[in-house]
Amino acid sequence: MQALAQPRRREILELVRAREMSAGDIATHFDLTRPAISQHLKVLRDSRLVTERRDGTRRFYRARPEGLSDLRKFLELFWDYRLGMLKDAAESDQTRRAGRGASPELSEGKGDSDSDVS
Amino acid sequence: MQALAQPRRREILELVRAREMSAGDIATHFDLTRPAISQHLKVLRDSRLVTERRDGTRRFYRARPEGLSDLRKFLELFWDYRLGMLKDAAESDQTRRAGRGASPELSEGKGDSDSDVS
DNA sequence: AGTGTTTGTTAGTTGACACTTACGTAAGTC
DNA sequence: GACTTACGTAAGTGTCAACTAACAAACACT
Repeated sequence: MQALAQPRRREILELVRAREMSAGDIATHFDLTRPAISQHLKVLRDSRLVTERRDGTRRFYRARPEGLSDLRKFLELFWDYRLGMLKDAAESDQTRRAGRGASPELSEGKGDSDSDVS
Repeated sequence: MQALAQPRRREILELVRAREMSAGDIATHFDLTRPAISQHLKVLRDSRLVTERRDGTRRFYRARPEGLSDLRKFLELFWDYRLGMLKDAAESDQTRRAGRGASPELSEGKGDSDSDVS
């Protein structure tokens, strides 16, 4: 998660998403020095977000999207819950059938200014 | 994205995921001072990850999962692509039908030690 | 063996950010 | 209007991380 916070690392990840690239080729796509790229690659490697393949002196990297599973689960938890909320709000707010009391801890979210689900 | 990097903010988000809470109540769940929580809430608010509802002197916050849509799209792009990769690898690696050349930039990813899609 | 190439690693500096202390502001209460 | 409550904001400090520079390691080639 922390590894994805840095935009540079996301760019690197986008770069090696489709095709695997050597560390040097990756470095040429940025205005950074090679050591900086190496450090970013180390972070991505420790976070299990890229895989390394050594071939002689070169090392090729490729994205490993399975490493994002935790984050994906986190987001889906939010997503699913929010969808349930919207359904719930539509029931109780529009038809206003009284005395259901299914979710007492929610305080009648009356004025949600924006309700775009995009 | 940057807003989710900090674990504290994720905890706050988890806290106000189901039920809306006042800033003071949120602060009591942590060992931090109230101003620190206010700053975190400001970041979450600027990132459109929470909604604010004022009621007298109190301010209630609730998670707004729609704000995570961009990140969700980003992850799904990775996910879908990786699934295609696996299918591709299964085709070219097992049956080894020669001379296809559909993706020349991929150098025969021979040894993917772990291939769990979870 | 010796040199060049490609990469990773360490030391050190700078900038960003999380936190605390102190203060300001808005709403309710007497 | 004075006081309390609830919250945000401003200023200052410490810490972590990203970057550069210099060095080291592994391989290829003559």
